[in-house]
Amino acid sequence: MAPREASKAMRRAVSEEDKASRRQDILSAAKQVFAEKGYHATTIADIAAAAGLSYGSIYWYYESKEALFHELMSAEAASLRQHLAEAVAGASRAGDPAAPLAAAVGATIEFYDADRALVKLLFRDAFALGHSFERHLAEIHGSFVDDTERLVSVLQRQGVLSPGPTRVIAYAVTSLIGQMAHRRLVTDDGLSAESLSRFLVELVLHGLGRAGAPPA
Amino acid sequence: MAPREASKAMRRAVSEEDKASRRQDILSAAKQVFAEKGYHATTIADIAAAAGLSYGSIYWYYESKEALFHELMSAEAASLRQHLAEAVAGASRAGDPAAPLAAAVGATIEFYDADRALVKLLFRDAFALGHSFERHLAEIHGSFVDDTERLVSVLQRQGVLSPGPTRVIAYAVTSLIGQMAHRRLVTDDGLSAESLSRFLVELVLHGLGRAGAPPA
Amino acid sequence: MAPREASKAMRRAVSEEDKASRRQDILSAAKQVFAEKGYHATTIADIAAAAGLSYGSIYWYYESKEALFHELMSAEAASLRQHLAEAVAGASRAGDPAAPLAAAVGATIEFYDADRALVKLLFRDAFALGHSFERHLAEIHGSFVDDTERLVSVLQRQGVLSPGPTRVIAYAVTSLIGQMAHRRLVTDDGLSAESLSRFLVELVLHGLGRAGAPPA
Amino acid sequence: MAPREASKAMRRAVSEEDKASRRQDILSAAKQVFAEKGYHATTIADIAAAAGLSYGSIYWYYESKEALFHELMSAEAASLRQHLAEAVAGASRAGDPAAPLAAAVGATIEFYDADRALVKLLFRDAFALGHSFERHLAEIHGSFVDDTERLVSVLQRQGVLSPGPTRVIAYAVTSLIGQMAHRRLVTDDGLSAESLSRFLVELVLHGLGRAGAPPA
DNA sequence: AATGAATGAGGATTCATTCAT
DNA sequence: AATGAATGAATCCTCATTCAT
Repeated sequence: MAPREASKAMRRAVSEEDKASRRQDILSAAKQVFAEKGYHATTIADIAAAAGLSYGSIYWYYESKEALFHELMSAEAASLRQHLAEAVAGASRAGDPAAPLAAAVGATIEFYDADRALVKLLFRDAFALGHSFERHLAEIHGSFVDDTERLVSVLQRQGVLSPGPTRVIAYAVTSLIGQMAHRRLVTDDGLSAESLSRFLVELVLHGLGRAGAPPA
Repeated sequence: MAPREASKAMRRAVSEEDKASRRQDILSAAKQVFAEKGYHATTIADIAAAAGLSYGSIYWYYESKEALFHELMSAEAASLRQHLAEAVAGASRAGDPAAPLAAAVGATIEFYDADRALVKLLFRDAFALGHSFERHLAEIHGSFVDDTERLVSVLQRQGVLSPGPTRVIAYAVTSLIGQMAHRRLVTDDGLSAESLSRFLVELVLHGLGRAGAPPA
Repeated sequence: MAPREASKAMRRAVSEEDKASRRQDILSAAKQVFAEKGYHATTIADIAAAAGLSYGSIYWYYESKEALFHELMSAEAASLRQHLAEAVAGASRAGDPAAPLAAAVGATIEFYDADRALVKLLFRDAFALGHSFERHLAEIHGSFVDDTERLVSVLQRQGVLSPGPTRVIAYAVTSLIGQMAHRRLVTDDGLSAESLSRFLVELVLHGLGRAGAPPA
Repeated sequence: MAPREASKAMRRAVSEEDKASRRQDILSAAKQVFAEKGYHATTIADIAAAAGLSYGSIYWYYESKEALFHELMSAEAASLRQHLAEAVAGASRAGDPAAPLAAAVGATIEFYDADRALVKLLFRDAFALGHSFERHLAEIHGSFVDDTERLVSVLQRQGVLSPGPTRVIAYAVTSLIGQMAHRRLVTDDGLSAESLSRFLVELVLHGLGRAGAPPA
C-alpha cells in the first residue's frame, strides 16, 4: 500500500498512535520520578523534564497531576494482575495442587523486586494521598482479593484447602503475600525468594504449630 | 507554705509540668485533627485551634509540624505496644499455650477499633510522608516484630510452634495481625473480633490445608 | 469554461473569496462565544470549536485574539451605525420634525434587544479590556456622536431644537439613548420599547419640568 | 489612665484598630494600582509592593484579589453616595427648587474629577469582570438610582418636575449625570464643570426643543 | 490550508515558620 | 508564654501563540 493512499482516517490513526505512545513515555517518566521522590515531592516539571518535554505539555496528555497518578496506579495494577494470572494458570496445569499458591507468591515477589520503589508508592503510600486515591487503591486491592478468592474456592473444591470463609481467607493470603514481598524491599536479610515462597506455602497449608501439639 | 515563698526552682518545676501537660494537650488535639484530615491537609493553625492556642504558640512546644507528628507516632506506638505486652503477659499466665497469640490478635483489633482514623494514618500512611517518617515507621514496626519474635521463641521452646527462623515467622505473624485488624477498619463484613482472632490463631497454628491432604 | 482552465489568478481569487467567507464564519462564531463567556473567559479553542476549525487555524485568519476582537467591535459598530442611519433617513422623509430622534431611539433599542450579550460586551466591557480596546471603543463612540451631532445641527437649523453647543448636546443625547437601551438589557420592568422611545423624545424636546414652573 | 491598666480587651481593641488601619492602607494601595493598570493587569504582588508589604501578607487581610476589589467598589461607592447626599441636602435648604439637581450634577463631576482612573475602573469596567462584579456593580448603581428616585419624587411633589414614572426618570437622570461626568474624563474640550452642570439642569427641566416648537 | 503538538510566561494562593511585642 | 502579623518559597495550571508536517 503506497503512502499516497494513506487515507485521512489512517493519518488520524497514526496521530492517535503517536499520542498514545507519547502518553506511555510520560507515564514511564512519571513512574521513575514518583518512585524516587514520592507523590508530593514530585512536581509536574520533574516529570516533564524526565520525559524530555516542557511542563506545559504534560497537560496536553493528562488532565492533572492527580489524573496522571491514577493512570499509573491502574496500569501498574493491571500489569501485576496479569503477571499473577499467568503464573497461576501455568502452575495449575502442573500436577502439584499447591503449585498455584507457590506460583502466586513467587510471581508477586518477582514483580515487587523488579520495581521496588514504585510498588511501595502505589501499593502502600497511595493510601495517604487523599480520598480519591484511597478509593482507587481499595478498588485495586479488592480486585486482587477477588482473584485470590477464586483460587481459594478452586483449591477448596480440590480438597487442597479445607472449607472455610473464602473472602477472609483470600484477604489473609493476599495480605500475607503482599506484606512478605514488601518486606524484601525494606529489610535485607538474604532470605531468598524461593525460601520465602516455600515458607509461605507451608504456613498457609499447615501452619506453624508443632505437628503433635494439641489443637487450640 | 504561702505561694509567695515558692522558690524560683519550684516555679520552674511547676512551669515545666505545665509545659509537659500543655504538650499533651497539643498532642491530643493534633491526634484528632491529623486523624480527620490527614497529614498534608492538616495545618498548624488547625491543630492550634483544636488545642485552644494561637498557632504561633505551637512552636513554643514543638520544633516543627514534622517533629509533632513524629512524637505522635512514637506515643501511639508505645501505647499499642504496652497494650499488647499486657495482654500477652496476662494470657501467658493461663494454661493454654495458644492463649498469648490469641491475646495479641485480640488486643490489636481492640486498639485499632478504638482509634480507626489515627491508626490508619500512623501505621499505613506514614510511609508516604517522606523518608524521615518512613524510617521512623520502620523502626516502630521493627519493635513490634521484636516483641513478636520473643513470643515466637518462647512458643517454640514450649513446643507450641515448631522450630524455624524466628525473624521471618515473627514478621509474618505481625503482618497478618496488623493487616487483618486494619481490614476491619476498611471493609465492613460483620466479621466479629472474636471470629477473626480464632481464624488467625488457627491459620498460624495449623494452616488452612485439608487435614488429610498430602504434604506439599 | 471547464474548471480545468481556471487560471492561477482565478483560483487565487476564489481562494480569497473563500478566505473572506471563512473569516466571516470565524467572526460569527466568535460573536457567539464572546457574548456568552466574555473576553477573558473565551479561549481561542472555544472560538475554533464553534467555527468548526482546529484552534491553530484561527491564526491563519487572524493575527491574534485581540485583533479578532477588534474586528468584531468594528463590524458590530458599523452594523449598528448603518442601522441607525437608515432609520433616521427614513424618518427624515416623514413630515414630523421629531421623527428622526424617535427613529434613532427606536433603532438603537431594537439593535440592542436583538443581541443583548454582545452589545453589553462591546459597548460597555470593552472599556475594561486594556488601552487598545479602550481607544478603539472611544473611536467608535465618537463616530456615533458625530452622526448624532450632524442630526442635531439639522434639527437646530429646522428650528426643532434651539441653538446650543452641538457637540455636548450630541454627547448627551447619544449617552441617553445608549444608557436607556442598555438598561432594558439589565432590568426587566416591562417598559416597552415604544414607551421608552416616547419618554426619551419628550425629555430631549421639552424636559421633565412642570410646564408652568419658573425657569431655573 | 496609666498604660498599666490597659486591659486585655483594650489591647485587643488596639490590635483590631491596627488591623483595620492596615486594611485601609492596603485598600489605598490597591486603589492606586488598580486605577493605573486595570483589574487583570494588576497582580497581588503589585498591590503588596505599593502597600510596602510582601505579597503573602495581603492574604492576611483579604481573602482574595476578588474580595479586595469588591471591598474597594463598596468603599468608593459609599463615599460617592455620601458626597452626593450631603451636596443635595445642602442645596435643598436653598430656596431654588432646581438647586438639588444642580448640586448632584456638580458633586458627581467633582468626585469623578478627583479620581479619574478609579471611577472609570469601578463604574464602568467592573461590568466586564465577571458575574460576581457585575452583580455588585448593578447593586451599587441601583442604590444611586434609589437616591435619585427619592429626589425625583420630592421634586414632583414640589411641582418642580411634572408627574411621571419616577423609576425611569431617575434612571435617565442618573445615567445622564454619570455619563456626562465620565465624558470629562475622556474627552478634553474645556467644558467647565459649571457649564456642564447648567446644561444638564436645563436639559432635564426644559429639554432642548425650541420654545415655540410644536409639541411632538 | 489546516492541524494539533509543544511551548513557557504568568499568577493566585497556601502555609510552615519566624519574630517583635 | 503567648500572640498573630509578616514572610516568601513553592507549585499547579491556563492559554495565547508558534511551527513542523
